[in-house]
Amino acid sequence: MTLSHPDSSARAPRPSASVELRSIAIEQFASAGFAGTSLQQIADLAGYSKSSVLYHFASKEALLEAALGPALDRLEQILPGVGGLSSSPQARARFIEDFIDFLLEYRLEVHTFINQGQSLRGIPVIDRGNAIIGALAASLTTGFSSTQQKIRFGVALGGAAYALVGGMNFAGDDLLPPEEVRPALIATVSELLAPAAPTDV
Amino acid sequence: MTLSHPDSSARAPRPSASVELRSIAIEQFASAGFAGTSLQQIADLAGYSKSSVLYHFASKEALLEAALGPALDRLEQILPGVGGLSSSPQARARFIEDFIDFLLEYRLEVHTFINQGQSLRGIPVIDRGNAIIGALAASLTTGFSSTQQKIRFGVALGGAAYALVGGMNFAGDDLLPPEEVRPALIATVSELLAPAAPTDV
DNA sequence: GCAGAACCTGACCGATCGGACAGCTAAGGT
DNA sequence: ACCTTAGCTGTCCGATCGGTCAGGTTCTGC
Repeated sequence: MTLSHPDSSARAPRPSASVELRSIAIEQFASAGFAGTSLQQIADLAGYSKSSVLYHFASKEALLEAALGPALDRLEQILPGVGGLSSSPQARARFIEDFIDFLLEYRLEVHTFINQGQSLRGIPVIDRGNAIIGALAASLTTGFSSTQQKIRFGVALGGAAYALVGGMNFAGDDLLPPEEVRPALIATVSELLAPAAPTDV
Repeated sequence: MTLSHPDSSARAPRPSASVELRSIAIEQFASAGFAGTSLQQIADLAGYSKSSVLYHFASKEALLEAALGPALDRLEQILPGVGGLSSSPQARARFIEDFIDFLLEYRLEVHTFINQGQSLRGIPVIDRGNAIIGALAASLTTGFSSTQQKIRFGVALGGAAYALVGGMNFAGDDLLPPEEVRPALIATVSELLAPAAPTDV
C-alpha cells in the first residue's frame, strides 16, 4: 500500500486519499445511513470523482467493509476479557473500561452498526459484526439469562452507543467532550451490568 | 375519510388500504430505513401498485408523516406529566410507566425516530418529533444538568428504544413478549432516571 | 339512468443510483 | 528512451428512484 510512497515526510497535504475517503464514508454512513449515502456524495465531499472512489474501493460494500473492519478487529481483541465480568470486580471494571474506550474510539463505526446492523444483514462485514455482538451477549448472559438481564444488557449497549453519538443533541447543543463522557458512561454502564453491586453516584 | 364507507361491517377483508399501507410503511421504515425503503417495495408488500400508494399519500414524506404522526400525538399527551418526576415518587413512577407504555405501543415509530431522527432533519414531522424530545430532555435536566445526568437520560431513552426493537435479536432468537419486557424495562429506566433512590432488583 | 367521487392502474418522466470501461497523467525502475 | 504501475477522471450503461398523468372501474347519491 504505502510501500511505494516515499513522500511520507515530504509535502503531502492529502492523507493518501484512501484514508480520507474511508473517514468521510464512515461519517456519512453514520449520519445519513448506508442506503442514504451515495458514492457521488462521498466523492464530492472528498473532492474526488465517483470513479476515483470506485478505484480505491471495488464497490460500495467494500467501502463499508473498509470503514467498519478496524472497529470489529478491535472489538474482537477485547472480547475475551468479557469472561472477567463474572470473576473479580477488578476484572469486571477492567473490561467495562475497555469496552467504553472502544465505544469512544469507534463512535461512528458503532453508531453505524447499532443503527443499521439489522437492515444491512447479508453484507459480510455486517454479519461478522452481528456474530461478534451475539457472542458478547451470550457471554454476558451466561448462567442467568433472565429477561431482566437481557433488558439490562440491551439498555447498556444500545444506550451507551446512542448517548455517545446519536442523541446528545437533545440534551445539549452539541456533542459532549469524551473526557467528560467517559467517567459518567463507565459509572452508568457498570451499574447496569452489575446490578448486584450498584456503583455509587 | 371513512364517512362514505358504509361497508364497515360488510365483507371487507381489506382494512381500507390506507391503514394497511401505513402499517407496512412504518414496518419498512423501521427495519430498512426511510432512504432504504422504496415506494415500490411498500406497494409490492401491500399488493398494490406504486401509483396506488401515491394516490393515498401525496408523497413519500407524507407517508412518513402519516406513519409517525400518531406516535408524536401520544407523546405530546404524556409530556406534561414529566413535571412529576421531581415531585412525589408516585408521580414519577406514574410518568415512567406512561413513558414505557408509550414505547411499547409505538415500538416501530420510536425506533424509526431514534435511529433516523438526525439524518432526516428537515422533514416537518421529524423536526416536530425532535422538538418534543428536546422539550422532554429539558424538563428532565432542569436544575441539575450535569454530564452524568445527561448520560443517564441518553442511556435510558436510547437504551430503552434499542432494547425494545433493535437489539434483542442479539440476546435471544426473536423479540421478547411485551408483558415480560414491561416490568423489566420499568425497573431499569426507573433506576436510571432516579439515581438517588435506586429501585430494588 | 346518470354524474361524480373514490379507488386503482400502467405508461411515462427526469434524476440519480452503483458500477464498468477506456484513457489520461505522473512517477519509478530498467 | 521505454515500459509499467498507480492514481484519477469522463463517459456510458441498465436499473431504480420519487412523482405525474390520463384513463379505467366500481360504487354512491340524485
